[in-house]
Amino acid sequence: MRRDSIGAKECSIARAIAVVGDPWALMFVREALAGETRFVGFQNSTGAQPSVVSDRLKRLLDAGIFERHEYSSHPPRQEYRLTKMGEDLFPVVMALNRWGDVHLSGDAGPPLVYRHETCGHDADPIVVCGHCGDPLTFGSVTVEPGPGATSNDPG
Amino acid sequence: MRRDSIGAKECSIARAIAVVGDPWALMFVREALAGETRFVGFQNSTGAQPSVVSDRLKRLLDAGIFERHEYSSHPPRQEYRLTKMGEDLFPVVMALNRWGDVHLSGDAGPPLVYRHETCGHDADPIVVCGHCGDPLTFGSVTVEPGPGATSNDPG
DNA sequence: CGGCATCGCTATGAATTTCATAGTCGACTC
DNA sequence: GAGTCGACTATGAAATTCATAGCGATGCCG
Repeated sequence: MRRDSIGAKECSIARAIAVVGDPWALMFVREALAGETRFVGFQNSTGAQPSVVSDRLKRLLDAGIFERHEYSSHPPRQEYRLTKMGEDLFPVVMALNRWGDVHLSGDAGPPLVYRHETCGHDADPIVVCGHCGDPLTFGSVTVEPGPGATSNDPG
Repeated sequence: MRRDSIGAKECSIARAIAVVGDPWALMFVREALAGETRFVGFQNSTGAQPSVVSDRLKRLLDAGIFERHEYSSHPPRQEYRLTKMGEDLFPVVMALNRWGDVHLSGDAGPPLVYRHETCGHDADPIVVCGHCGDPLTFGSVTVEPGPGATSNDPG
């Protein structure tokens, strides 16, 4: 199977991976969540080559994660804004950040902290069950076929 | 900048992306969280070629996400188990699943549902602030330098 | 014992993707 | 009118990934 067939699997995780399971795509979403909107901005903040920036932005536009607006026609200037779909990747990025803080930071502690403006504390992002509010842990969750299941492909 | 220098950035998200920001790596973690442990199992469930399976398992072992155990010496049989570090990717995978359910499932609904055994309901994974318990949303969180910050690289 | 299957890989060359460098085009700016 | 900036495109080289094939050890079946 080729990498680009991953999204054909009957699994939301595989489908999500097919769209954002790419280092540059994730970096671009991260930058956009941090406020970046311009071509050159993505180029500078991620360090990617312009050809890579061009390609990824196209893919992310196609996927519906970014929208392009021309905010000036003289001179022609574009900005790339996250759609609702793109903004909804925020929890994914926060979960990645949390994992990196815990496992990849070393003794010095995390390089950046995220402050939850609502309560004023550090945002310690944890994933909880939407029904009971308890943290979701490996082992407390089981898998079943859902309404969108159509085949016997359990993966 | 090359893709493999992403992890050098002073940012937990970038570091996490450098380790698991790869379609196959994420798929392998997903399968492992679902209980897969064997070489051929990863090959079948993900559809990846053996050379890719070999390479990814090596990288994930190096990264400390998997551990290898020989659970039988006659015949020689290996199993690949998630470490604590690997299990801690569970929230990331659940966040991806949630995003895929919401944005990539189409009208039929999600192909798989995850049940929270503790409360018996569907696990609607949401990311909340560890301090106040309110959902973390794009816009309610700001970034500051943390204890591990050493340079003026804000990325 | 011979033949076949399974597990856990490795080898190889072709196809694809990514990288680095360079260049283009329009507009603005000094 | 020379330089610069934003937003890209072009190109060939380098690196990665893919598909196919095969290997060595073991077990199973008759």
